[in-house]
Amino acid sequence: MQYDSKLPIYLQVINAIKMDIINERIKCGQKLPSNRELAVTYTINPNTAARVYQELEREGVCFTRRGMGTFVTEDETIIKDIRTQMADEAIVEFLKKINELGISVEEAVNMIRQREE
Amino acid sequence: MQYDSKLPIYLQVINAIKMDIINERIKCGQKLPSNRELAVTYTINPNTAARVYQELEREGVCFTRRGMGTFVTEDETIIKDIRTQMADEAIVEFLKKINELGISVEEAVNMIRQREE
Amino acid sequence: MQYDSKLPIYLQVINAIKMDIINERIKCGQKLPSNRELAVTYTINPNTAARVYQELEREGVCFTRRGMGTFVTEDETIIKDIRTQMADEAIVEFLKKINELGISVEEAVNMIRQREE
Amino acid sequence: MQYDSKLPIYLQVINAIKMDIINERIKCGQKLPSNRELAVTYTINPNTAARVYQELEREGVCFTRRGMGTFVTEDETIIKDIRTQMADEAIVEFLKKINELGISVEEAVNMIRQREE
DNA sequence: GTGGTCTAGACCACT
DNA sequence: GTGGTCTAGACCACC
Repeated sequence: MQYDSKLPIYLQVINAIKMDIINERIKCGQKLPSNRELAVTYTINPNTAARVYQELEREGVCFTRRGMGTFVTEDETIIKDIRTQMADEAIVEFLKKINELGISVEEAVNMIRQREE
Repeated sequence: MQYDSKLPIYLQVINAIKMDIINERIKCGQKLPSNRELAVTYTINPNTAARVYQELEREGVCFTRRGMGTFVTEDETIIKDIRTQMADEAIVEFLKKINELGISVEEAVNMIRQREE
Repeated sequence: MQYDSKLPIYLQVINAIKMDIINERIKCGQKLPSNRELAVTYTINPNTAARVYQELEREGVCFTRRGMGTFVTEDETIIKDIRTQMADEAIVEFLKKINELGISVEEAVNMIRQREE
Repeated sequence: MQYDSKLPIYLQVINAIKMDIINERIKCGQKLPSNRELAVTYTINPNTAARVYQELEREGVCFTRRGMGTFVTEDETIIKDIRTQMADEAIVEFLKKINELGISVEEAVNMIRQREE
């Protein structure tokens, strides 16, 4: 994985895992790799891997069972919430930037459509 | 000015100045406030103000004449380029996130329109 | 290290490090001393040391991993490019001066050879 | 005239005038433009123009007669000395850089010849 | 431990 | 007065 040096690595890994969950590459209730495995697959420090799970747990995305490992939450609504929340954030941020640049929403929509053709 | 603690202050000031230029509150070739003035108006340290201008100069947004001050570039194309570049970045970033979330462009456009009503 | 007061210290340190890399006293991919170590060995302020690495990074000579340190780029071509680029600059500058002084290239070559005997 | 922002303007103007003298675009004993004229032709501040003549005078390149203006020295040996001194400086500096880069004199001479073809 | 940022205060050369 | 550089010391996030 390529890391963007501007963003903390642990946030980038968190994001990657969230995306895996949202896009169902990892299913609800499924076991996540151990700290050490995560550290290897993402070439990060074990401490950083631990922090990743810690944060994800704090957000309710996953939970840990002593001696068994870390699992994705079985509550599907949490996953959906995360998805809509991330979408919302993306839109708000985008509109803010567009507005600052003095570009109308219609113009922005046109630019988006052009990009996609 | 209110600063977002997530982003370095100098980047926020850089952005603010760019916006002033793009929206023609500051014109091409015009003199920018001195380091010390900038420091006062943005309530930052003169060193930070100096860094702001150094970065802007490196991006070609302004140039400096020894002992005379810092000026907005006289090349209008650079300003236009920066505007389109910033718009492009915003759009690309937005599409990337949307795509990661498995949201189609049409859906995204609808969501944008809803936000704005 | 003795500093030439005409040139900013940070540029002199940058140059010294580049020379260490070019002459393979420091190898590709190798870890560079930390900001604080550099500050001590070159008897400069840690801030100045940080600036040194920032500039070198901007030139692509090294990269930095958050919390881990600064490393020489692993791309050997960049190092070679820098060497040839520096040689080119030296030659162009020399020829420019020689030309301004109305000295022919052959004369200049002779003067160089005399100096070296 | 285009100024290199890295070097003080007054040094650049001094250099330009020296070159004019060396290449006999300005002859020995000839009157130089007044401070004000110099300021206009080089688009510099009159203070800077004054400094230029002050430095040139200090080096013996020119002298001033009260109320009459500034003149190039009538002593041709000074002009010749400056020329050889500048050539020497150029060569020494060049050899130093080449040496730092681990390039032999013969290689350097070849590179110079290639550049000129 | 590491780099990144920021403040404070100072000195200097240039215009 | 202007920008450029440097020191000193501090706090923070990251690994």
